[in-house]
Amino acid sequence: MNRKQKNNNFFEKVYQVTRKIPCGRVSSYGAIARYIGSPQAARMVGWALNKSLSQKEFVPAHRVVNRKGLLTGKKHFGASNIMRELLESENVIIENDQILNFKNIFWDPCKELSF
DNA sequence: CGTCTGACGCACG
DNA sequence: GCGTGCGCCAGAC
Repeated sequence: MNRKQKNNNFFEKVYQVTRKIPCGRVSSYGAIARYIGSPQAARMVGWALNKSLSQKEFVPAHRVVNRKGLLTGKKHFGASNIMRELLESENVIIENDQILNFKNIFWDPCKELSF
């Protein structure tokens, strides 16, 4: 397998998995990275999501946060409140840029998804 | 081609 | 429990 192919799959998988996140649920970069086969490439997930903002297909990047449930990527949405507003519109409560009950609404692709 | 950066995560103190 | 440092992979310059 060519490395280029692998790279392409990496980004593609990130987009696909992120889109599969159900409403009202959130996931973490590490969980997605682990699911796609690169547990230590959590940073790449965030980066891929950043590029996903330019993608034509809508990717619920706002449902993806770091392992602490902190909205670290809110700044990339242009306004700092965009990410919070999107999450709140999905019944996700945000307090001080942190998701409440994060552990409760956490969506792990490794467990919820399976293939 | 060498170096830095980045929406992270973990180990260590 | 919190702050700091390092490693990770891939891309941009």
